[in-house]
Amino acid sequence: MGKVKTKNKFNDFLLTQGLKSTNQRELILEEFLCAGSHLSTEELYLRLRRKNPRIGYATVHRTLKLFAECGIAEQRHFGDGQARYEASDHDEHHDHLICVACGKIVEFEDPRIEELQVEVAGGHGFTIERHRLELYGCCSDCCQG
Amino acid sequence: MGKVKTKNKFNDFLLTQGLKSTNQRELILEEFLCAGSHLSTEELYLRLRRKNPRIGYATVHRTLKLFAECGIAEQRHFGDGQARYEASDHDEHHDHLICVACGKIVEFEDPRIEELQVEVAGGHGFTIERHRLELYGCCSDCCQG
DNA sequence: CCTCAATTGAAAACCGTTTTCAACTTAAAG
DNA sequence: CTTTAAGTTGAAAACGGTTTTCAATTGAGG
Ligand SMILES: [Mn+2]
Ligand SMILES: [Mn+2]
Ligand SMILES: [Zn+2]
Ligand SMILES: [Zn+2]
Repeated sequence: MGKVKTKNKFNDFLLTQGLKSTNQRELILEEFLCAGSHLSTEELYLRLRRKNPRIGYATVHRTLKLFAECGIAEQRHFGDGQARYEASDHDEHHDHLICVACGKIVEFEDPRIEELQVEVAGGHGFTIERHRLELYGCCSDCCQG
Repeated sequence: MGKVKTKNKFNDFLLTQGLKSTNQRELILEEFLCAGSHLSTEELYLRLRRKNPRIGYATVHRTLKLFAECGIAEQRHFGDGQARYEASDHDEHHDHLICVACGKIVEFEDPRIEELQVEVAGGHGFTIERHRLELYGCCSDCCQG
């Protein structure tokens, strides 16, 4: 989804929910879409502070939750104790490879794994609602290779 | 691994690390092995309190970390914000199915998924060190079926 | 026993997250 | 334009699970 389309989706969301369009929300969305993916609230907050020192952490936090509620962002947890957010650019789901040495995050999608998950879950009488697959290891930049 | 063998492994660990065998550590290990799996620190603490009200939360916390360090327990995070521990009964790895309705946790292992993970990681130049796969959904007791 | 390092439990500190609340904006009404 | 009501903001406090602190206690070796 393009930047403009995302902004429109958020504005529509605000309208239908009886929420207001504010300068902060616009600034936060703009920075969220420009900055790298998988940023923590703190990281995004610090980036915003550089350009606009009057913005508050609580507002960044609340706005990111709005993004998630609206469907333009997704919250992630990679085990370092803090929530991270990424834009729901594409409608397709993906999983993550995380380098334990440099922190690099690579996204991937494998239909074969997805299918096996459904099969395994079904075998235990479960209907999958969502899943989390994270592969932690060493990337080629960090380990011999 | 049997209960006796686990206790021996822990005692060996204490010896080689210059740590002491204490009444609390024995009580906590016994309860940890008897009680159900995937318990949080708080849950184990509350169970221990019933039998021995003089035990402290901090000691349970520290002892569970010792168990993990020793290799007889593993820490898990299922997204409810608290750490859970399970005995490393078998040497073989397993993943989890979690019912979002009743909280039931089912363990599974699928070599085909494991293999595909290695393949996918390799394709991105990664060497997997560990992974986390959790399937969240509805179990047969909770959903129509 | 004695000694000394390890352990314990209560309480405080920690840390990311979430809420509170008075001041301020926004958007719609007058 | 005002005015008004409702939503928003940011600083600070509260929260909740985890971890540390520290004085008192305990365990193992001498
Ligand atoms: Mn991603
Ligand atoms: Mn398990
Ligand atoms: Zn790396
Ligand atoms: Zn269930």
